Amino acid sequence: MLTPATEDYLKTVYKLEDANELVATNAIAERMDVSAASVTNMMKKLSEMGLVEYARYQGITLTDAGRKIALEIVRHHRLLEVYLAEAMGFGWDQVDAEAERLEHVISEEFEDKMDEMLGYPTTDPHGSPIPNKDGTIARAEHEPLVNIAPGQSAIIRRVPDSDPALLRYLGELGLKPDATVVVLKKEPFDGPLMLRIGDREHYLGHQTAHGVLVDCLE
Amino acid sequence: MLTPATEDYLKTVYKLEDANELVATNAIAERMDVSAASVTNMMKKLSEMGLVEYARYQGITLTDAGRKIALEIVRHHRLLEVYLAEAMGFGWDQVDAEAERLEHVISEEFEDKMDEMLGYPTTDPHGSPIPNKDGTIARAEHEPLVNIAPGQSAIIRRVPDSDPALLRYLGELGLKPDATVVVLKKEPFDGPLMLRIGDREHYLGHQTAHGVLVDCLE
DNA sequence: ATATATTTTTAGCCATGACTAAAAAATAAG
DNA sequence: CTTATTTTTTAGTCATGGCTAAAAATATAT
Repeated sequence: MLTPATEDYLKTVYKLEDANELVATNAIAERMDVSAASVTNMMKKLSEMGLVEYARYQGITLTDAGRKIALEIVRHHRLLEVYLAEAMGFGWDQVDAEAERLEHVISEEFEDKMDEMLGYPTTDPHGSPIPNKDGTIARAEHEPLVNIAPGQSAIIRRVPDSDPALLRYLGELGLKPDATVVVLKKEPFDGPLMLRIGDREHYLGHQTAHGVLVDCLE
Repeated sequence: MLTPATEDYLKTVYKLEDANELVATNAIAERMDVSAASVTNMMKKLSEMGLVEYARYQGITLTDAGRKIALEIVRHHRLLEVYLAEAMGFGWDQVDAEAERLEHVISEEFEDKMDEMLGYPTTDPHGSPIPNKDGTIARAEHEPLVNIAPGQSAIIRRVPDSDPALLRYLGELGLKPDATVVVLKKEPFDGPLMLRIGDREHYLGHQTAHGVLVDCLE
């Protein structure tokens, strides 16, 4: 069995790879809020274990074995998020923090029970895809909301998942997966977007709109 | 926040105190399957933290602060057991192991949600009392089944909780909390007990019958 | 091309929580 | 009451996973 620390590093490497960022020591350190030295340390260990490809000063890549483990943890995390929200009534701003700790300790049986009870969900409450048991994951091609041209409509597919305050804000606006929004206006110089959500209009910051993924309608 | 290891030690001290055994270094070591030296080590630390009363070569006693923490963990554990059994369909032989890991990572909110969903249960699936949020616990006065005289009936109140194989066996016999049994015969020299449970008769080992707690009828 | 800045690694340290082996204290036996 | 046994503690070691500070490698500017 791997330690929670090990699992967390693998998960972070996976997320960076998934975001198409090159996986640098510093990037991992920042995301995990540890020192760069700690990262180097762990990468050596993971490399010896055959879970990452690592040569000093080059970037880091997951091996197939490493990716499989990372996806298992991500699966735990996202299934837990759905479970906490659907079966226990947690808010979508709370589920990430709770799942963060639980993901390392649940048994395979617990995982399967949740999956079954929830009807085999494919995304978590924020729209992130839930990896399959076999270590595969659906790669959805969504666009950042910020790319949608004024006048066009889009369906929200996925929102950033770990900032509770942001999630509460998005929730108030109705900016949740499956909601339809119309981009009314885009202020220049990376300014905010004016959106219609339902029958209300709101401004949404450029940065935030970049993190919200959508499918453009026609 | 305390580490899982610290919490586990406190829990073990609590359980030994609760069983009226004097809390010796070796007893803790045995229960936790660690070396006696590790126990001495931890007791020093807990003593400095004001969680146990400890003087070398004397026994160990929980302070009020230590007991409070221990009971909080026990509360987590037993609430989780009920939740896993009732809400998720785990067998009563599985819930102890799963709760053992989860008890250290759930939030107060998770605890409260379970409590509410379950209708504020007072005992776990094995009949052990669930401590209250304020750090108190109901002390029930049950008798070991082995003390019941032949011919008398009793209601099962509590069974040993951590041996899955034993629990499956007891389950097959129908020896669960609230079941009624009649003691038909007691073999001498700490021999087995002959019991009627429902319409079937079974022999139950002396040792096991000592761990099963009951209320004698009239 | 060389100087500067950034990134990464190395070296060395620390706390936690295990362990074994040996010493010390308490308990039991003769 | 002294000896033997058991229990507990001390001393010293190890792996994990953090850290800081300094060195080394890479990247960027002049």
